[in-house]
Amino acid sequence: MSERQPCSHHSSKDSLCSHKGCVTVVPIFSHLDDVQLKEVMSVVHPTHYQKGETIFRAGDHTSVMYIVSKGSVRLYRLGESGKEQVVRILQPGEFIGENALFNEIVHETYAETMKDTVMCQINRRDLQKLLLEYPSISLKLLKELATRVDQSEQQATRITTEPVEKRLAYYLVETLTPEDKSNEVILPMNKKDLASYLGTTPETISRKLTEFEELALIKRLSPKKIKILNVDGLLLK
Amino acid sequence: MSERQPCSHHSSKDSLCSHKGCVTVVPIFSHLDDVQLKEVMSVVHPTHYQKGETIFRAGDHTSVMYIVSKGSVRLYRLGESGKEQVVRILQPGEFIGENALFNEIVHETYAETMKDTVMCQINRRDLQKLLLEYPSISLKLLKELATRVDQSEQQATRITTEPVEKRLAYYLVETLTPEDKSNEVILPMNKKDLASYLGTTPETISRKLTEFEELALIKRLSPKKIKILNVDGLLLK
DNA sequence: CGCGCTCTTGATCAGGTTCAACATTAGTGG
DNA sequence: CCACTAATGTTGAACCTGATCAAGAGCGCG
Repeated sequence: MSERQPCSHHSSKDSLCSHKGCVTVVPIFSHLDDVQLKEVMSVVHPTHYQKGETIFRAGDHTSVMYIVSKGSVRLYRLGESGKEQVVRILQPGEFIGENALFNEIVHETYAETMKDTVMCQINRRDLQKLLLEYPSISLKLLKELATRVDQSEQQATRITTEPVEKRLAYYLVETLTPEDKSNEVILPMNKKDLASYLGTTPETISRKLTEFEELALIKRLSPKKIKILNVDGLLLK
Repeated sequence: MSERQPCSHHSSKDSLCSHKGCVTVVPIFSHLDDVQLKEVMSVVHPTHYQKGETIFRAGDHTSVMYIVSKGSVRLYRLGESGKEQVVRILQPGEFIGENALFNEIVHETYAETMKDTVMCQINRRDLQKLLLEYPSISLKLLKELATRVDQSEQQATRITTEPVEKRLAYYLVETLTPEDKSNEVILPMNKKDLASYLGTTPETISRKLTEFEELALIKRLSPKKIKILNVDGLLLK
């Protein structure tokens, strides 16, 4: 385990600023007033990580919740046979570590930064105190977890009921940012991880994308950038 | 939607009894004292369902949390192509409906009783009031949801990283009730549903079980009852 | 400019699905 | 309690999606 020291928010203007940013981007705290926010900030510790660092790994027993403030984090598991499975990619505002926090168990997942990343940490005691003091935060957390259960179950359902082609097509459409009129998808991960997330292999992803391109459904602009030419056509796949 | 009327707990000794049973079997309420329990019971409505009834279906917008008091419930989804996927089987003490409750969305899952079943219902308003009044209930709920996220992610990981044989072997071992020295597994569902849950087909399940039997790892006692002869051997599969 | 690494494409192979026939079990009414 | 029917489970054989292995192309980075 790497020894990370939280960049104290008392020592520099910069980290104080990022600290406030860290807290305010988070949906679960967004409804709090200034006084409450200040209290939250007093128990939250922002920490910098470089690209590729491991935050925690299966077997760890760290009881900390991590909230991504800046950057992105790859969350993955290892199957019993050692094969890697990407569970999801965390963007700013999302959190992890809650299971170890509420259940006093060891982690079953691995978390690793994909870029230089700032994460805010809250330890078990502090969070529990916050939750008992401000029950509305619990409601936000419940909402978030309920969503995540649903998403995870949907992902499992797709993997078992739909062929790769469809899973990929749906993924592309859902990753499309709705406000962007250019219909371009920026993949948040490389093909290897995308393949793992979708429950397939990089080779198959590549082949299916080629197929889509031949059907004029998409156009590859660069490895991570894809323009969708025909949304409806993709969804019919 | 079927019109279910809650069997009022004011009208009969029997339902009052089952009502109390309903509430007390539930882990999320188990830590409350008698006064608090009474308050919970005043907003919880036990309802009887016959075998095979649909509790809710994808598209419903009922904002109610259901807690299984007696019986069992099959929770499933339909893939985009209509194929059915069993998400899990609910036993007494477990609950569903929380996503619709916290997120004001329509259900994406189907819930259907597998036997005559009693479920307790709490509506959104009452639950939120309870959670704000007794934050400790939120912590219990969070714990439960965090566990469920983990389980669902593990299930997804297994389906993508392990072959059917292993998934089935693990399932059998994990379904084994530890206190039972006879090493007998009672399957809580039929082969079709088990196949769906494990992401495969009834035919494959059947074949693999035959294989296990030929290797003297298990013995089929009846369609739903399997004796495990060699736990370690199964886990090595 | 050259060494990684990721990505793409081709050829082969296998795990698991599908379709079909048969066996068994469970449920129902006489 | 048995007979009958429907549903569930089992087994066999053909087929197919997608994985694996291998080689080459493109790209980013020092």
